[in-house]
Amino acid sequence: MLHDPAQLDLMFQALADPARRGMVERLSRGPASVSQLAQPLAMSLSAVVQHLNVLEASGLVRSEKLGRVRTCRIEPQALRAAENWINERRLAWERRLDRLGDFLAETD
Amino acid sequence: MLHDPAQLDLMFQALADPARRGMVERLSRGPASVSQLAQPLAMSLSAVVQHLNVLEASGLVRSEKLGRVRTCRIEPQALRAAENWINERRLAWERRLDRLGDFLAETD
DNA sequence: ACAATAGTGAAGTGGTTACTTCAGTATTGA
DNA sequence: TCAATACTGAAGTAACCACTTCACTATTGT
Repeated sequence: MLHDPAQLDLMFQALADPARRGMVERLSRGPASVSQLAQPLAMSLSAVVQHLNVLEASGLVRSEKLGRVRTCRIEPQALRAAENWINERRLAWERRLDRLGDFLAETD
Repeated sequence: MLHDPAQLDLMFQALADPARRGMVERLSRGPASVSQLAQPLAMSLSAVVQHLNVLEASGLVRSEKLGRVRTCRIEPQALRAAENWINERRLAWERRLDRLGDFLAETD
């Protein structure tokens, strides 16, 4: 379970943009070409490719080119890494609240 | 379960910076003052306050001032919202892979 | 009362990000 | 072979981000 800070920077940064989250959302329903990713977005294809580069640099998305079509897909392990980071902090906090509750109950 | 895109932007953006993740990490172990948050960070107090503003705007952190000390704490519901967004996309993808696996197994 | 502590707010700066347009390459179908 | 398709890459730009410094206010301990 990698917690490389630089990698987390890239992943959260990648998810911080609605266009890129839209692309991840689309890819969560199955692989897609660059043009398919671009289709619902109100921006140039060049812009979409730049967003795709951000997603690939973060490790959240992987792609491969066959002929003239680049097919993109989600990398679930990377999603899991981001998810885990948040989850661990939330659980630490909630365990702390539980202990506090126990302590207060005991001292009644 | 709110999925306000603008709120998600703010949360992921907030988590995309290592200083801010450090602050969240610290706060996951219990409430802290601004100076306590600043102590391990190699930057001015002003910079830390600016990071704190980003965290508060995102809803991930809440704070209140008593006397001259501002005490900050984590907002676990906001963490959960970010966590859920990722989780839902990852699960959608993995369910899809499972169905694909079933299909391939059937056509053997 | 005074100094130390704890934070606030504004302005400035250099680097990054999210686009654009335009010009180009490789692949494919007719 | 020719046109359409599917990208790719570079350059430019405006807006934003992560700081800095400096000047300031409010609170507290002696």
